Amino acid sequence: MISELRRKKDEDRKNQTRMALLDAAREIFIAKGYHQSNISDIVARAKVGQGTFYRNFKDKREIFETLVEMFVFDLVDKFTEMKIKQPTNTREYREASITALSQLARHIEENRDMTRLFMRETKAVDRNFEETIKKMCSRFAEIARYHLDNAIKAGFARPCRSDIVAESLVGIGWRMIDEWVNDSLPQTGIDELIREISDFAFMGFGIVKAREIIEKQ
Amino acid sequence: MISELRRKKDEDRKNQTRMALLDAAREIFIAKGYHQSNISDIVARAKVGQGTFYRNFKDKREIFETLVEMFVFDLVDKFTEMKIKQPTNTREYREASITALSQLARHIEENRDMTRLFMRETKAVDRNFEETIKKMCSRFAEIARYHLDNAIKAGFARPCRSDIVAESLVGIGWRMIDEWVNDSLPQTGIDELIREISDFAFMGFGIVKAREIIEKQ
Amino acid sequence: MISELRRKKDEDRKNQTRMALLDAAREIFIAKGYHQSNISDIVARAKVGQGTFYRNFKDKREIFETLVEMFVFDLVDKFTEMKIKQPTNTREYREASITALSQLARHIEENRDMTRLFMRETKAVDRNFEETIKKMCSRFAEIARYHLDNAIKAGFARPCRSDIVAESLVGIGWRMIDEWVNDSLPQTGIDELIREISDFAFMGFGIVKAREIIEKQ
Amino acid sequence: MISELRRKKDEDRKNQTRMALLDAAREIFIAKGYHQSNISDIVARAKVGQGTFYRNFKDKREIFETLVEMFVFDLVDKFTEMKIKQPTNTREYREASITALSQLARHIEENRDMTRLFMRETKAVDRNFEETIKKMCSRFAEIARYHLDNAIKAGFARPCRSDIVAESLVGIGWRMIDEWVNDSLPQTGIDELIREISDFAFMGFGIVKAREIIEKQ
DNA sequence: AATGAATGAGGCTTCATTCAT
DNA sequence: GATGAATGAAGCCTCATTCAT
Repeated sequence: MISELRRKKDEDRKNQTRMALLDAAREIFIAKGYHQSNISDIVARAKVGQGTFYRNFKDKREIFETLVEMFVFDLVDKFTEMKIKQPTNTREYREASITALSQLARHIEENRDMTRLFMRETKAVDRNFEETIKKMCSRFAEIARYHLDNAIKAGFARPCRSDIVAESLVGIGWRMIDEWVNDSLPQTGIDELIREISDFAFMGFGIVKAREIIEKQ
Repeated sequence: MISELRRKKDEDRKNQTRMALLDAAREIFIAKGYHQSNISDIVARAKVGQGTFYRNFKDKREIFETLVEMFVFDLVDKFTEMKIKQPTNTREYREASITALSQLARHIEENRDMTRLFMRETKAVDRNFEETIKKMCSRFAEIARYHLDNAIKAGFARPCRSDIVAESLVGIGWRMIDEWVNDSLPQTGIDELIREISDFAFMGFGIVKAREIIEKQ
Repeated sequence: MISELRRKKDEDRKNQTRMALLDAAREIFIAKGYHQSNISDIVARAKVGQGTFYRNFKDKREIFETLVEMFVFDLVDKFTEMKIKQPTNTREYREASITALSQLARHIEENRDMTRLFMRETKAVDRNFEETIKKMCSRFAEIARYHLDNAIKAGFARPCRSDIVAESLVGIGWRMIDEWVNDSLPQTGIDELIREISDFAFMGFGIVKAREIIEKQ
Repeated sequence: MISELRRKKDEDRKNQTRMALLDAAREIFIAKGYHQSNISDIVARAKVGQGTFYRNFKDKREIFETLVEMFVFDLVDKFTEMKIKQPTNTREYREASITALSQLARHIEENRDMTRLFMRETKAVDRNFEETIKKMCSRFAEIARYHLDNAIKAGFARPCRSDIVAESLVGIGWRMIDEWVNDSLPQTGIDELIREISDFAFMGFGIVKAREIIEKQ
């Protein structure tokens, strides 16, 4: 009984320490960047001893990986949870997209600094992180492609290389987020921004009768 | 004069050394990444002494900066030199875009590894590099926007927030290049790829009579 | 509390290490001189790792400074602690001076090598050390002047520029110590030496009826 | 004939270069101190190549040694050239001393910075320089002692350990110069200063009838 | 489990010195 | 003889990691 209780307490304490380290690490990484940060910064901010760090994480890379994984998990989670009920026409498709993007935007806004850190540095840390990001992007691209394929099949999207278009959409999203978290986006409300890129994605910038062009090909 | 001749020869020798260091550094950075590379790797590959490095560059950052500046300069150069003669209709606009992108693609293909390195690590090195990349992207966006604005004025592009659309185009470009140099692009010839994203840019993926939609708004 | 005990032990250990480093540094500096000594000599002699040095001192300068400060503190301490009870005539003044000098001499004898190092190199290390020595000498000069002024007031010392005479006394002292610790002093017992320079200080080398001279002035 | 002329010119040029290096070195040493100065500073200021330095001097130590030797030579020269014609009484002795010191003072004033450098750093450079200074001081002490012994023999100086007193005089001199070149001397005209320390040297600070004391001993 | 003192490998950088021209 | 580019040994210092308490 007692030992059970004791074990519980120990575990709680350990988890608290771990959390303190993760929080401290996030702040330090955000403030100084991954490569400029070092373990002693982190333990100092977390107010634990050097050794304690190594009881919880193998090295700097591992704690960073944990942070990245938490971040990516949340992000993908937010994106996949929005069950778009199969749209049946352009208008529904467009509205669903806008809703999804708005939710994503909210999440990013709430994690602005971490997002910035993530986009700036993760890829550069090592091959495995490159892979992590690649996978995450693929995940987004797949989702986009899935819906696009459905729309094509249902006849309200233009037949196209949905794989390429999906990647393009990811590119647009990535760029917008990058600009946004770096405050270098054209001064625009987020809603207008989303509307504008939705228009672009649905219509492009050209004035064309799409069907005609397609038929001509 | 003898001293004149001497000065010339010395300068040549110095430049050769500098070039050898730059080449070596590029190879090392490509092979190991910026942070994993160190000066002694570079001088070993360049077959010069440690001290020689410091005669030519202040530190690792500076030689990397030089490489990045050379790369960016070439890239922007390639992109701005393609004088698109003002297109007067959609077809011309589209063809001009395709030509421009093809040229850019060729350049990137020729500098595949450096491009990869550049896209993966530059931003992460420090704030100044972040700034460099930001400026380069702005440059590309400006060019895209300039042409888009012209097309809108001339009536063969849809009135839109050309700033946002231009940024989107940069995002698409960046993503495609990223995928391409990492060999993770859908297996497609480069020409088809360019055509496909041009279609996407001009028409979007929706089936819409753009003019109607605009009129409705 | 355990942590309290632990803290105490850690501190003790740290202090021991610090002392070991200080002792080692003193020996190395004495043996090789400040500029010829390097950190790795010191840590080797102290039998600690390189990093340990930097946990305790910022650099070579700082450990030297600590040694110098300890030395100067002791020296000034020794000199100021000898409460010369206000002498009321020449004989008492002379005896008090001799006592003070003898004590100082003993201290220097006990720290012969450190004194040598100190006199030879400290000033040359940097401006701040120059300042340190200047202050120390001023301190000695002030004390000498204070007693001299008292003697003048009390009528058993010749009215004179006590500031200049005090500095002269410091000069004599410094030179004697310098010669002594370098074994280049005329072979003489320390007591005779002190008596001789006291005679010189009180009477000069001339044969004069001081009072007459003063009256003539 | 011609080759003779040629050789002459070469030698002149070499000497000019050598002088340029010595001047540059003096300035650099004065500005930065011996240990902070380096060869490239010196050649840069002398406007010659790195290699040229090594054609003229073995290393930094040697050029410093040359400067020190020039300085010491001049100093000793100035001091020994003043042929004090044998004084026959206190007054003459005193006046001769004052004349000698005044000349010395003028020389030092003219080489203030070099004197400062010399007094601060020379001893610390290495054992040989310590020796050089020791010899120079002995030289001064000998001269002082020689005159003092004469005065004692002639009966107008107090019988004393002339070796110790001579060293004391050197100590006084050294200290005064040190204070002077560091601008920390009591605000006093140089002439008054010399008079004051002469008074001190001849009479001490005590009020005593020297002859009586001596007789009592 | 937590601590933080100790470690030492490894990279950076300087600068006296050489040497080809 | 003069030059200055090249050299590399030598020392500095950081920091991830270990380990005794």
